[in-house]
Amino acid sequence: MLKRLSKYIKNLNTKKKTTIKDIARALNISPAAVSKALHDDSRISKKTKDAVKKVAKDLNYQPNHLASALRKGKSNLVGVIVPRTNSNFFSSVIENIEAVLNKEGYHIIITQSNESYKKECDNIDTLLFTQVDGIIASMANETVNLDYYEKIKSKGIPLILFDRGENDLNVDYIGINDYDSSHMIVEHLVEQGCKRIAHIGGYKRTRIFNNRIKGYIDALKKHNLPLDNELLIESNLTIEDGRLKMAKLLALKNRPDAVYVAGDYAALGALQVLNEQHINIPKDIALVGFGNEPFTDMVTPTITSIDQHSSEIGKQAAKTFLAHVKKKSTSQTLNKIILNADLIVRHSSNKKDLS
Amino acid sequence: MLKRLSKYIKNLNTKKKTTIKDIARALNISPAAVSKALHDDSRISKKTKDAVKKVAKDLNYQPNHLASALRKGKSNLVGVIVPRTNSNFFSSVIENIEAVLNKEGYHIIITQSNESYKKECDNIDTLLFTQVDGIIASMANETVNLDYYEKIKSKGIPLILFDRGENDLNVDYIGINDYDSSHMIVEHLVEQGCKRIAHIGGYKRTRIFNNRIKGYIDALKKHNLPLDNELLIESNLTIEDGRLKMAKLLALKNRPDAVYVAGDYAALGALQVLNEQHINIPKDIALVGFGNEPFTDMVTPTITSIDQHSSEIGKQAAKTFLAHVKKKSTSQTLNKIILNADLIVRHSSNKKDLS
DNA sequence: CAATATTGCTTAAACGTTTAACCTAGTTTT
DNA sequence: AAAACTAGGTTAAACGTTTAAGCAATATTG
Repeated sequence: MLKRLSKYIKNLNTKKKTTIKDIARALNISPAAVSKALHDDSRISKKTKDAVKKVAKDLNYQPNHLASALRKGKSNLVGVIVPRTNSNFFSSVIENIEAVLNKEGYHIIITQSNESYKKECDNIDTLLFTQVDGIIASMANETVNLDYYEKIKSKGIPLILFDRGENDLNVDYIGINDYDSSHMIVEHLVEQGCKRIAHIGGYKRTRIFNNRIKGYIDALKKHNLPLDNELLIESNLTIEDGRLKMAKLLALKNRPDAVYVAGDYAALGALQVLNEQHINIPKDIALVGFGNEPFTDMVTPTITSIDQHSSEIGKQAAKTFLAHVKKKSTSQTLNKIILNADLIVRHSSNKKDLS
Repeated sequence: MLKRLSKYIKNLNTKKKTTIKDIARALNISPAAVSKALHDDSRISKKTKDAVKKVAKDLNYQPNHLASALRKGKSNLVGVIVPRTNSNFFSSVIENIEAVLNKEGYHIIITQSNESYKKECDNIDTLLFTQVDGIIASMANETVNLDYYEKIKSKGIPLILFDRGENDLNVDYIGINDYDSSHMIVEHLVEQGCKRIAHIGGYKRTRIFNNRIKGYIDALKKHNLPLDNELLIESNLTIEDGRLKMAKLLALKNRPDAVYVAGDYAALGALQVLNEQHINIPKDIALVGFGNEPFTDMVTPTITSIDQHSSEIGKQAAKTFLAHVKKKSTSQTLNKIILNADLIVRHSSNKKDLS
């Protein structure tokens, strides 16, 4: 008696949520029938289904995701890890991942590493804790130790990397052809008549940046241009560092006549320094960035850059994940998708069209 | 017999996750004791606790969050909704929310509305679906209908708004004093000798932007400056629109001698146009932004702006949420935290120090 | 018309934790 | 030495769904 009373009182102030049982009780059928009706199971009559759906709406029923996730052993949640969300590339990728996954009933949880290895590990723990069904990630600059990613793999959770990936990890990957893109940039600059082409690159240890460096070097060789070590600089590719590294190049006795920067933010920093020092772009020094961030088209002069097809990368990453969960069979062949990037020529490197 | 076999086979290929039961079996104690040991319950001996923790580590036990969330009726997840993550203000707020909440065992789920009302509603549904324990949000520009936010409230889930809030919704709010900040900006410009101060503002219907507009108008009045309708423009505050609206101001027969832009991105657009037209900043036209985005200190000239204490806003938002869940009593007094913002004077408006 | 299929459910167990309630053996208190 | 605690657990139910298995009634087939 006391028990009933306390339960009654409890029901008074906690706005009790409607469950499948409430619907069952209202219609005098079993909870199982309700569950099946809501999932359009073929073994339930249309009549019952309609009745269930009506009552569900009337009682403002919201399925308890935790319960179904627990029972089904899957959360329908996918974790996304990016270095930062405040770049257009990453937010565009995320947007497209979300769009594709939402259609299939999945939702995403976004986390950012801020380029920090420790933060990235924390993020992985958070996501595993939340029981995500898969993780789509782009690695932090700092990350060299792959133990945490191995941890994901060892849990049997699909792991898909994009942009910043790692060859040693045997996982699905979606990115662009960095080597070819670099090649394309250098050839474009050569066409413009540039002879001393500098490269402000990313960290060599990160594969994509290393590939860009290799592409740069090989393209120089191909065109019999000297490979001057002064002209190849490693950077963290922030605006600040772009400024610093550009200043360093300008301090050389023998200045370059073109600078290819491996990231748009750093390219923006470089542009600012060039403008401040009233160096004519592209006549004195041509400038090329990488990433096709929206601002490359808004600054003066507009910056030539590489479009990485961020939306396509996002879509493919999501689809790769979906392919994984569909054929849940153990042996899935690895999916390495390498997209061809586009060179978007703008004023900062276009000497011919001086409009 | 067959059942046991099939179960055995299942265990072979699905890397069965360790549960509390496995630990219990290993130590020959009850699952309940294990659960209590892991939570440092006082009724469990130190000896048992140590043993449990050791086995847990050895078996690589990871608690099943879904199960505990279901049982406890709380997910320890907090949803965060922002217009975009790709601005420093929002990503900094998020970072600080996360830092504070993580310490208390909460994790966050970030979603972005892209300034779209529909997307925002979807986000709210996603978060409710995920059974978050609370929602911390900054509203999209488009949002005027508050039904969805009422929906959150009606579920009894704590809702905390920051920056972009709404007075009509009776919920906790953390933001800066927009009115005073505007006042401060105008007074600063007046001190610099400006007489025709224009304002590229945000949408009037959004409270914070409306307050900035009011502050601007009242400050003009206070200093007996004419309020010219040509000089007060509504904008969506993107870079692009900043360029457009600045061009519009420059097209006036009677140009302003100062422009106060209610957002840094739009201020950047304005700056670009001014630079392109070789208008001297601040001599001919002084420029002030709002938000203290990092780039304001990196462009030429550097842009005077208002620092919104993003990290403090994030921390306070998280703390407000925590206060809610701690005293889960029904009647919690509303928490409206209004921080005083700082004016960061830089070259774009500093006529005196022409260093 | 007996045998078989199909329809439309119901029953009960399971997912992994948590927790109220209970129990037992040892320790204090009176 | 009986009464009352205390320490250190155990038992069993509960959270809300899903789903395999079962079953009765009706429909279909040869």
